[in-house]
Amino acid sequence: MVNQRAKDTYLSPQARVAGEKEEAEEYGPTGFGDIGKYIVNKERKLLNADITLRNTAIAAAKEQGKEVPQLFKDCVVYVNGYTRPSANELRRMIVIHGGVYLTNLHLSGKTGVTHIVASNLTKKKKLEFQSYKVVTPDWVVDSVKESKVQDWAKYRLIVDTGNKNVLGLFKAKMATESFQELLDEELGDGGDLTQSLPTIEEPTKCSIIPSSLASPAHSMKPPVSKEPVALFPRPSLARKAERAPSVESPAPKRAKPIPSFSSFELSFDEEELFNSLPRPGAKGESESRTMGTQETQTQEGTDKTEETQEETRGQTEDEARYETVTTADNDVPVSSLPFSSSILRAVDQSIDAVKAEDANYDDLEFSQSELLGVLSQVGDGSVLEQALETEGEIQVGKGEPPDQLEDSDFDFLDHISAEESADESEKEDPAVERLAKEESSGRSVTPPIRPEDQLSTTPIKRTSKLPYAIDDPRFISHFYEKSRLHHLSTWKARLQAKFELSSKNKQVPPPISGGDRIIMHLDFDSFFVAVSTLDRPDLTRKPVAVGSGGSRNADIASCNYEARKYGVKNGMWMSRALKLCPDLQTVDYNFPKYEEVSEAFYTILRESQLDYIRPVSVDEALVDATTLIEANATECSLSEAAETVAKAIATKVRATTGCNISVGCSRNILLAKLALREAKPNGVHVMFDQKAISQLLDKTKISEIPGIGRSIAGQIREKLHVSIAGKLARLKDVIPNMSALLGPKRGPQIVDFCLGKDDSQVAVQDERKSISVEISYGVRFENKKQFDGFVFNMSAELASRMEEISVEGSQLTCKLYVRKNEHETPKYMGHGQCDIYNKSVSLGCSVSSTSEINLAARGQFAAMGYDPVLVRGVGIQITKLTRDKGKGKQSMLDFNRGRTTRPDLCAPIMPPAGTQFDIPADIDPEVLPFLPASLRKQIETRMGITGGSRGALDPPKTPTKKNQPEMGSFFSPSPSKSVYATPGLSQSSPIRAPSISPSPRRAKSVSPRKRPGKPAAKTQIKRQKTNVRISHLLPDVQVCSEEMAALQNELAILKAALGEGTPVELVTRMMPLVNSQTDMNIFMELSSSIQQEVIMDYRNEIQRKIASISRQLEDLKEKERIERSREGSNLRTISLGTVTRNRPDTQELLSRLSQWVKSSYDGPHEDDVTHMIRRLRHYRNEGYHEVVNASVRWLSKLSAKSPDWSGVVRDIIVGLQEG
DNA sequence: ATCTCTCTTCAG
DNA sequence: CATCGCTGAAGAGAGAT
Ligand SMILES: Nc1ccn([C@H]2C[C@H](O)[C@@H](COP(=O)(O)OP(=O)(O)OP(=O)(O)O)O2)c(=O)n1
Repeated sequence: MVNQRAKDTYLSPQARVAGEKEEAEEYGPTGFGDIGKYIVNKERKLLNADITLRNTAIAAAKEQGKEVPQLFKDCVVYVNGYTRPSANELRRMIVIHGGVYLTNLHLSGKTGVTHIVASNLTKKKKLEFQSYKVVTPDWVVDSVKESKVQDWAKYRLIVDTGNKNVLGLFKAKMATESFQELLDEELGDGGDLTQSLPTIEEPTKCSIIPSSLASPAHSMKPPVSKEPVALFPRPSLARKAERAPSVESPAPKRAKPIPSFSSFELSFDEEELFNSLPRPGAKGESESRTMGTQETQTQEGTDKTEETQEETRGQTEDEARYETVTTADNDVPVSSLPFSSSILRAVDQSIDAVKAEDANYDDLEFSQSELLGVLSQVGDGSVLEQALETEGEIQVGKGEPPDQLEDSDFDFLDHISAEESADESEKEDPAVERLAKEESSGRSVTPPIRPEDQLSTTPIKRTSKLPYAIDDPRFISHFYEKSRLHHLSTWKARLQAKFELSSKNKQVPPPISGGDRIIMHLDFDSFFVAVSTLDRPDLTRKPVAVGSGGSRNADIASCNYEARKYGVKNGMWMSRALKLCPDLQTVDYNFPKYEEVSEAFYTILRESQLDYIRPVSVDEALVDATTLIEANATECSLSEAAETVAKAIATKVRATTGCNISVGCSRNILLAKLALREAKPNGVHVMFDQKAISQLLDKTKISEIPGIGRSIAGQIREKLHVSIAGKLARLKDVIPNMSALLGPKRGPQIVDFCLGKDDSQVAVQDERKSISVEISYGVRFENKKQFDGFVFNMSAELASRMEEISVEGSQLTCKLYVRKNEHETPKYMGHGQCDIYNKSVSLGCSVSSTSEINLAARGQFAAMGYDPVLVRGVGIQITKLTRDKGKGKQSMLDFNRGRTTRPDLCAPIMPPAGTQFDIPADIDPEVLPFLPASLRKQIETRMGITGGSRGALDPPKTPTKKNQPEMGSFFSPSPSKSVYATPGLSQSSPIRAPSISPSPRRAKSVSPRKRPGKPAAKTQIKRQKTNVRISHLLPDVQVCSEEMAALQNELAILKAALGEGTPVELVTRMMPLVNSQTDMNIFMELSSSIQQEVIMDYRNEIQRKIASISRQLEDLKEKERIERSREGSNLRTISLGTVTRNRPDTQELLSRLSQWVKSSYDGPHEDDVTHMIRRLRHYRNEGYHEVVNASVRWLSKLSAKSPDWSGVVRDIIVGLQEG
């Protein structure tokens, strides 16, 4: 603490106000020296340019008898991130008015900086900049406008560091205690409080709450108020207990103390600060920005009534907050509230406005002509001022059409009035009706007790306006159905899984050395528009965009090239686009059709004899066409052949789909992508020539290099002062340590890219590493209950997706979008400006079920401790994935493993659908995630309670085996042969009758694919160590067929469960299928309408599963098709240059056998043995007996050394005999 | 040195 | 009516081992 104070003093502005400029110049070179002369020179040049600019401006002004006030002559300013006005505009203003503009904070050493300008900072940056004067761009703009340097404190950006959870805790108290009690407590022990901080670390604090205390008391005793309660309401006792020790030891326990704003402020703004004190003394200090806030407010001159009202509240809160800030202990500053002022509102608005206007962010070039333009304007000061004024207006959001602002404010008002008349209006809406029902006990007409309360509740949009309540499972499906980004992501993931085909990649790794491959990048021209207008010939040649209903604030997903002429871009808001192009026509999404077209596209690719295909997106693929193009180049040049091939594919796609694609072709992926840019629209661009490549790179902006977006391009411009790829490439030798500047991997990679070098391969090797769900649209919670319900539904969604691809995972990350300011975005139900928080936990074992995920997620979210009312988005991600079945596509699953790693937590903890009613939990679910080590134990304890039915499942063989007579063809030889002989005849797989379904719980989709015990007792762990699988070497279709049969079986069971019956029958039948456990006694107690709801939820869940399984089946069929074509191409590839097309290459085969044995030192995967048997049978049936014999002999020789392989050869021989 | 965790960025 | 702002990969950087 002492050190920190010392540092503050050292850094305090007064210490350096005099002559910072010199200081900066003095320190500058020292800093620059580290990174090479180039940068030093560049920096110097820029500094000189600045000085020249200033002098010119002054001279020009003088000529007209005017003067440019040197407002910033004592300022060294650094602009961070994206601002409005842009960094360049700010730079001009600062420089012309006497300031020093720093291009690089790091290099010049932060000590030289007097001000940092930013519109928005990430949490990390906030921390980093905490002891500097961080102001909004308005500070510069207003200073210039007023011809007087404005007080920075009024423009301070960092005011609250995201203490939303504090609010949450506070509100929790509000929910359980009377205002008077609360007030007493606040005022009563305020004096005990010592210095504290606004928060960043607050979230974790919640985790130290003893779980017994943390357990939400209100779940039993509903809050008296219907006002939102915290995720983790904290009984006052707990807080008092925690606070007590701090009376003794006031020192913060934080490892790294951070200066509070208040102390910082006191050191240089005392006067102003004290002027604004509502009352003297340690507790009464109000922050000076309150004043500034009001000034700004007046300046804005908008929305007087509402904002003033809110402002008043804000002031009160600031006051309250200040109390705790100056005098707080290290406990949560209870009365802290998020900063509320029109400054922040303005920033918020301006950022939304920027987003609306600036969906695409072109490089901000430091253009000489622009500079000159301004210079000439500066001559006439008024021109400059006018310009600035306009900018200023845009900043506070007036640049937007007035109706937008009105709209958002109207919503705000609407909320208030709706609140009053809530009762009758809610009745009309079924969703609300249900809500009302749920909450009837916990709700009273209690109005907000204290103004603060209103603040956080103000702009809640009532969920009644959406078709489904937030905690209704249909909310999620409805959203995903309409979300383009969800569709894009899902399509991509599916395509990648389909083409992942690790078998092929490992079999024939493409030559890595670049230069000898030929890569094509194919992409539909404005895909969504093209497809959506297929049946709209009237729209050809007109500017068209696809967006949701053409609504004002809808995103444009795609616009055609006609529209792009007007500057319309993908991702832009409709309103902005319409301003640019009033004639813009809008069409709706047509997701099914996109899928269709995409399928046709990929079918063509698959039939095109390409070496590798990497799906980039639904409408975009990278292909390695080396073989094909080389084969076509016998009578022409390679590039002519490439063009022919590309055009052939393009023509075929056009003929099949009616849509245009463009193709870029070059020697690596990067260049193919760049060529594609050249090719668009509707063209082919082949680029083999080195000269052409260099030329292209010399005109390619760095921000156009794939993987380099706004941020990194900005860093490069800031640090290296280049924005052209070719130029950066030439800096390679001048600046040796790109790694230090741009990151250990990025640095070299960017340089390579700028040189046109790229060694990456087209083939997709990696299995996915994570799976997640996330929604940040329409997310509004009124209380914790809704939040929990939503989290449960999200968990279910995630579990279902995991099930679909058969993965489990052992790490879980929760993500929250938390509203930043009180201003809501004009985008309907949008999340607006948010802070994003992640928290992850290692679970200690793999999980995949809804209940497991929900349990862990709830724990994490609880630990994050935010007020549900402020939450604008929720995400759950699972990482550290393990494949459920062997290596992803194998059907094999050790039965035991299924039980030990996936204890089915079951539902007693959970309400069936998370919404209707609470079944009392018998353990505190929040405790578990904090105790990963004991997780399993707890779970097993629980299993004891519910384990009756489970016990029956334990014997791995009898019940399951009966149901899966075909499983384990390795052991029962007959069926496999036929399947192999007619691979992929999915219809031939028998559909088993649902009547012989195994025990209900096992009817979960994963289970039927599990296989009963096996003779060789390989443990699951051991098997995982077997890192090279023969399936990678020898593709097989058999497994898919088994899987398919299992899926079809399951489908039948699910469909059967949907039949008619009494409620009790229905629930009994469906319950096990939806992985839920409702106590039938409880169920029968429920009113029939609630019973119906439960049944509805179950039905929905089952329908969802049916859909999911149907899709899996489709995928499997598809995958089989691909596998088969691959198999064919493998044979062809292998035999190339060796023997004949059909005859296996013995040498090759034997070497693979060696590889197999060597890599699987602890024994083969039994699937692989099966594959091998099938393969050898195949060879034998084809008449290549000697190959078979050689293989078996070779194998037996190889396996002689390895005990784990001892039985394998015998098994193979037996298998061969049986076949 | 290497791993883990969190945060950030990018793409379509 | 608004509107449907997802998702997975990769990297940086800090801290633990
Ligand atoms: N911000 C974005 C970007 C893209 N897409 C969707 C719509 C696009 O049609 C599709 C493909 O994106 P592309 O980047 O390939 O852009 P287009 O296909 O629209 O145009 P083009 O490829 O011709 O540049 O993805 C989207 O919904 N939102």
